[in-house]
Amino acid sequence: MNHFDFGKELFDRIQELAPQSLKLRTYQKDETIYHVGHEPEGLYFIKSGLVGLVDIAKNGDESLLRVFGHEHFFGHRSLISEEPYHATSIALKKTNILFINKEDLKNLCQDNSELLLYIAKVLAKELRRSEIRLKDMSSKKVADRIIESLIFLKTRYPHHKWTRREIGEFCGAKTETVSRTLSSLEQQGLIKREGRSIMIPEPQLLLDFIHKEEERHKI
Amino acid sequence: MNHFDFGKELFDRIQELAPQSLKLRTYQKDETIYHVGHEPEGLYFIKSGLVGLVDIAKNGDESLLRVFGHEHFFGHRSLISEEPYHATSIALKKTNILFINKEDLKNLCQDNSELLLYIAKVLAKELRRSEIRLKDMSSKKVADRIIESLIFLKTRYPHHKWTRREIGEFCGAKTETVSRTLSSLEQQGLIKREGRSIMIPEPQLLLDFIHKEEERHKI
DNA sequence: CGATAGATTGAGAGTTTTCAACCGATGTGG
DNA sequence: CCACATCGGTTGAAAACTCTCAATCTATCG
Repeated sequence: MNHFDFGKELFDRIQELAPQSLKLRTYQKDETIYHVGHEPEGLYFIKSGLVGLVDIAKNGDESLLRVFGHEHFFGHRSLISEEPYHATSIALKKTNILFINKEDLKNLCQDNSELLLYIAKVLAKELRRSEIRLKDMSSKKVADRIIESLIFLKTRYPHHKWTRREIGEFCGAKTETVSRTLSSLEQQGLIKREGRSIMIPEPQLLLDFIHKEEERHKI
Repeated sequence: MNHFDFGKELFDRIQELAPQSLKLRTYQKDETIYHVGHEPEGLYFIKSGLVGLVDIAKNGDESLLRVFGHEHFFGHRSLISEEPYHATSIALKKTNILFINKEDLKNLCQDNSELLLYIAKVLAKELRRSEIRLKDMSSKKVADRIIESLIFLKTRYPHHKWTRREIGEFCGAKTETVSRTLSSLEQQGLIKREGRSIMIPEPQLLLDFIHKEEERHKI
């Protein structure tokens, strides 16, 4: 939570080196940017908006694997590993994107080794986050996962109105479970709900609450 | 599952470029190689043996996040992201390792850009795998996760005698649940147990079984 | 051969989901 | 601007799943 996974520096540099290779694209809410299984074509940088990396399981359950916001880039994982996309990216709201072609990026990287290092760093941080979530899936109860996701999503992307569904897809919980948890948190005065939106008056209180929970569950 | 995440090519190259920077180390079974929270000191390459990347949750639950076998390297994630280790690496059996110092590796990478690309590729593949497991944690029932882990671990590391505990820690299940699932699979003739070791006579049958399960659970 | 760690099994408890019904906010077309 | 359709949210009760706890068993090793 300490620092956001960046992106700006990478695209500032690309802007500097090869501005002509950047193409502007606009996506509407719920529009698919790329599809699971397809071959990667390039790298995407978010000028404005919000993008979710989602995967739909065979049973129909959706998972929100990663979220990319203002000045983040995405599409890099499949590009580097030279595999088809393992998930689908969808605009969570109207989103403006700068796109750079795979070949153009490759050429740039060959002459500017700091670009690849930059991308590798982001990958490494994403792997860390993913594995921590993996651990949390087996060691934490839903309520705690929901609280942590809430804090994470609201802190990183405060301008998005996160739905119960999205929160659930992010932490492996059903919409109803998220709803119940939020009700309980409001009763305890830890959050405020106004219409559909959620406010966290004192994030530290919520974090303390999780830690108390963890004590309680410890052997 | 198609191809193993490599490592050999990277260390062959390092061997070629700077053999004097490689140090041989030996770890006994259950010995800690590096500790969560510590600063990374270098990169590890497995000459022989098996290493698990594990994290212990506050409630005491252990997770087996990744497994590294013959000719794999590890310790790269924290090295690239320049963060403290997010988990602990432990020898799952007696293991011989080639170690290269952080600074030596950095110098090599600066002059040989293919090394970093190689590491980045592995990171990208590991992220893919981690996110697929993340999705499976919310969409699949334990039994299916256990079967998939069994196939994965036995296919990649056939020479290790995987315990119920290790399988459980890999897929988020309790030892007893793994045991029950294995009993049921044996009754159905899908696996063979001999003493503590598990054999999969016909892996395809097991995979088909999962897919049938998934059909059954579909909406 | 005894000690110990790992494995198995059953019964009961706890957690989360499922299903169903209902509520409330938001936005659109008449 | 209202009526209404729609989407998201809430709540309860029951079902399903997985874990916990406890007892027992059995490989394996010194």
